[in-house]
Amino acid sequence: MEDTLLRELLTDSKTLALPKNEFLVKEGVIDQQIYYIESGAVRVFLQTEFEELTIRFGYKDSFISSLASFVNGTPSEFYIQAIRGTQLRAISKQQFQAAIDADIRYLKLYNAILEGLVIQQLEREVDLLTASPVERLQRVLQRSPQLFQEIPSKYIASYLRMTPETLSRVRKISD
Amino acid sequence: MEDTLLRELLTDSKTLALPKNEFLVKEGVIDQQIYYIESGAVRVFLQTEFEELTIRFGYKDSFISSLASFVNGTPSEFYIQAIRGTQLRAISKQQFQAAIDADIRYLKLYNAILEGLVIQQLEREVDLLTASPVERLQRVLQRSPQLFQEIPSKYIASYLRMTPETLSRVRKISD
DNA sequence: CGTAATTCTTGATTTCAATCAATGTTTTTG
DNA sequence: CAAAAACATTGATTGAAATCAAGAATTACG
Repeated sequence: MEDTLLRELLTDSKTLALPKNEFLVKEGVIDQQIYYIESGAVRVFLQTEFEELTIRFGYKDSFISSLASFVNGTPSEFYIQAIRGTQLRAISKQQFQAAIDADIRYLKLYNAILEGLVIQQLEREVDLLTASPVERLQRVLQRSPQLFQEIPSKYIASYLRMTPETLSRVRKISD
Repeated sequence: MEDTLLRELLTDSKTLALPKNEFLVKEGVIDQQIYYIESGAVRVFLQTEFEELTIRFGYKDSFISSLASFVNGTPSEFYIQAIRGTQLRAISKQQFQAAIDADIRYLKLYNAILEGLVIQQLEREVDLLTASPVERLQRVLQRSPQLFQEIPSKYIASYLRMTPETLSRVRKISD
């Protein structure tokens, strides 16, 4: 049900090709679009004075967006960058809003997506609170066993708030 | 607009009084209610083998819930405990669902609440990724300056993934 | 392809927060 | 209100992950 509804929206959306390392969204830009990843992978990160904080990865067949910018129309805090060559489809907020206004099922779908997101983020929160690097890795791998097939270690390390060196050492402990 | 709509739901909800340290929700229990805090404060935490992880605080005039349990009807991973004597109002999922079915404005309200939650959690995620304890504290204080008036330090420390000793030391650095 | 660049691993050292410990302070409750 | 309990602070020490550094492996690309 969710699927067909979404596919309808996607039919008339335009495609986008991002070469590796290109930015889909940059800090400071207002971007009111949601992207569906047809192939490739992206990362969402924040640039602080001292470090890059990796917030999320976007995989094939999933949606990604600079959410606060999408929802509130505020400038994005985040960068979204292609980890490798990536094909995307963009749905604009206007499109989305029109669909929601026209058909209550879209509103309910959006609801379900938001619920799922909140619960995902709760999992992520527990991960990040976990003191031991070994356990942080194990928890994430349990939910995303294919992580290392999709994403270079250095980004995973940042996602798990540890250095690449620590991640490298921790991987052999928990194997 | 949000307010009046919510208040309608709250009128026929039953009140609950929790003495200090009592549990509103315990791990393993299915709890499909959302609570509005009329007075007092609560904390949401997870008990792991080694540590308590503090997920969230609930203050006066805000809503709290074991959200995954509410949404999915799964057993709660979390405890919700009164930090001091607390007065609550409970809204059941059935009530909420009925309101949503009866009036689309409730659906939109639920949407707005979920959007807000997701964005809050993104902020929280950045906090938790921040390496320096000093900065973690500063970031949280910027958003919740009244934190130490409401919540005992030991819970704040756990919320910020540091020990009470570290929090105590860090507070005098950043003043 | 082969060379350069990037990323990953491994080891040595340092650093910063955790732990341990003792004392002071606030809160609870009989 | 007094005693006990819980909590917060402060100092000394330890320990685990960060940093620094070098080499190995993988990937990019001319």
